[in-house]
Amino acid sequence: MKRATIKDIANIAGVNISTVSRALKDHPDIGLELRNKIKRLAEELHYHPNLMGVQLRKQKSNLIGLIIPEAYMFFFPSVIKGISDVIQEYGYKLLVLQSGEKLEREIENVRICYENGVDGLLMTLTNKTVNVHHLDELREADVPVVLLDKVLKDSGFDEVIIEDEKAAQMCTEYLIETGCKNILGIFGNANLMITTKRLSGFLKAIDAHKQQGIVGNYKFVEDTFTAWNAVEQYFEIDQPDAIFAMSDEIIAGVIAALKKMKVAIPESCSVIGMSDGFLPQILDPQVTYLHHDGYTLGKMAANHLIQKMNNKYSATQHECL
Amino acid sequence: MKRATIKDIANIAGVNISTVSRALKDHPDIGLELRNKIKRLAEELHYHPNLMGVQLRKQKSNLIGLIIPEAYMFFFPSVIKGISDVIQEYGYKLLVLQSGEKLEREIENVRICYENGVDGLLMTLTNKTVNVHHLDELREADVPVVLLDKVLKDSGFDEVIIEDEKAAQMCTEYLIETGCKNILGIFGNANLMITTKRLSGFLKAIDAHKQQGIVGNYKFVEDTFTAWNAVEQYFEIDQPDAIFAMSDEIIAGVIAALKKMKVAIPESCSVIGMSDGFLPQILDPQVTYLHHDGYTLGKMAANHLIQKMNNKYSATQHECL
DNA sequence: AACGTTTGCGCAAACGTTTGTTGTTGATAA
DNA sequence: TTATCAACAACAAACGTTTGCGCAAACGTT
Repeated sequence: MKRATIKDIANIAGVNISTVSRALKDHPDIGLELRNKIKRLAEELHYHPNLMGVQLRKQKSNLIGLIIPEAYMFFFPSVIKGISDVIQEYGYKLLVLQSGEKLEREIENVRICYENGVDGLLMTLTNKTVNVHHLDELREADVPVVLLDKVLKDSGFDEVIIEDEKAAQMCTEYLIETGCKNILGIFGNANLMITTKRLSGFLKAIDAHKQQGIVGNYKFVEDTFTAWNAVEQYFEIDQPDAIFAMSDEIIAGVIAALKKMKVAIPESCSVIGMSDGFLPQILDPQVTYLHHDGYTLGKMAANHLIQKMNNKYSATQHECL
Repeated sequence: MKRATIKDIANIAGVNISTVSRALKDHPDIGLELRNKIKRLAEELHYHPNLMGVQLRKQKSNLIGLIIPEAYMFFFPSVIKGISDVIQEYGYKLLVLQSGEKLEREIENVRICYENGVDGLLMTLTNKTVNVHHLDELREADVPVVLLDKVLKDSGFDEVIIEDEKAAQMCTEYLIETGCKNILGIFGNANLMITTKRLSGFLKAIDAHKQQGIVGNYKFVEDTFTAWNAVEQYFEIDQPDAIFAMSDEIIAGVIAALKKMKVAIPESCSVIGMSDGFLPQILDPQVTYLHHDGYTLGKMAANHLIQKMNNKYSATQHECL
């Protein structure tokens, strides 16, 4: 059966479509009696407004685009949940597009968002993204954009990020304070700001305690399994008494490697990481972590975006967690 | 600056909008020269079709709804990726709605999908869902629906599921073969088919070996943390030598509980689970699992849905993994 | 009785497309 | 010459809404 429209209701009720439209939104122009009659009728016919029509007329999609590299990592699911919780509150819907760490697909996804008339865009850049020209059209069309977590220098867009450098520094200093001397840092892709910042924090802490004989080495890896391998290989040539892991994925790899090599945590080797929180808890109670809360990040980003949408022309801002 | 429309192009080129529309799609009715001129003009103006208009006219949204309980669990991110990969191939976009295991929100989400005119719907029911009346309107509107993973009996909708019963049975038998006598099964919400089936497989295996003195008990839990509690509590009254965990979330809770109680795996207590694969590997190499591949499930479901959308009126089907 | 205001509803345009039909050319064939 | 037929482009309707405006009847005020 075909879906009922305002026109159907109007025909049956013997009134004009505009009357139906107003009645359904409780517009006072329509008499109470007729209003109720129309509402009852709509109910009977299982009428629901066709959003395509509404959107076109109102020039508003109530859609928020979310473009991310991959959703299956530890961090993003909770980010999605944070975003989702906030925007559903405001009546927005989430269009999720994955770029699979491919720049071409990121560009394509931006185009899709544009064509779909998203009212706002949340985006985490891929590893490969080195500029944001593909966002020019959105910028011209005054569509608010907020960049998430991983960002480029001087992108000119609003950004919501974690205070990465400080956090990494704190983690590392914690290790040092608890007596660790030989610290191995495991980091992600070296091209990303997030990696640069966390590495910088790590090195700051190491440097600050150099005269106490603290040694710090580090490695770059791609994911859980390369982290795993990196740790195993490293232990063949050196035996650090502490490991700093930059992210959940890396924590997972580090723990797995240590377990396999039967290295006791934290007796033989302490582990600290920056994490979304869930993983370390169930992985091993002995792993310390700095909470890096994707859920809150998602909420903050969404709130920031919505604020921007309601109040365009606000200046570029940076929020930190 | 306002976004360019077909009308703008038509005005500048001095032709009718229909001509522009056809030219941009390489319709042979439009002369080659004019066609190119229009295309060049569109390029210059950064023209992109406004999908709200297109959708309204074509009565097609190219949107596929995905309604899930929560995205932050272990299983769903890979399911989302599987779906995403398939449907982007076909030019569809994913509208992701989370129900947070709340029935009311599930109903609300279904309504949102309906109003947005999704061309198809993929859905995993919440714990609390006991019937699918909220899908009636979609059914009447001939919108294809495919239920994912967790499903109800006799829902009347297509379903893509794992061969749950057999898988659970295999897991349990594996425990028995390796010498376990006192097996504790931890299961999710008892209302769901998935739970029923897996429990049934579990019990089949236990029953088949009753005369060998195999004992099987089981508990229902809601999530990782209730699983954790359930295991701890159970150990106060009984000490099983094996645990069967129905899902990744439950595996996580079980492992966490055993670790906290310092029960050695698998020396004091074996653990087997049905899993997406990633978690057990990094959690503890000693946990055996039956691979339950969310990525493939997502791909299958998406393919099935798209096939259904292209070819309506096909009969209800059930796909298994 | 004349006037102004309110109440209640219809009319029509607009949002940006697509697409079936019609109309205007110029060339070709009879 | 006239009829035929392409080739090309314009016209207009349609998709489902919302919303500014107009209009009539009813009411209240002098």
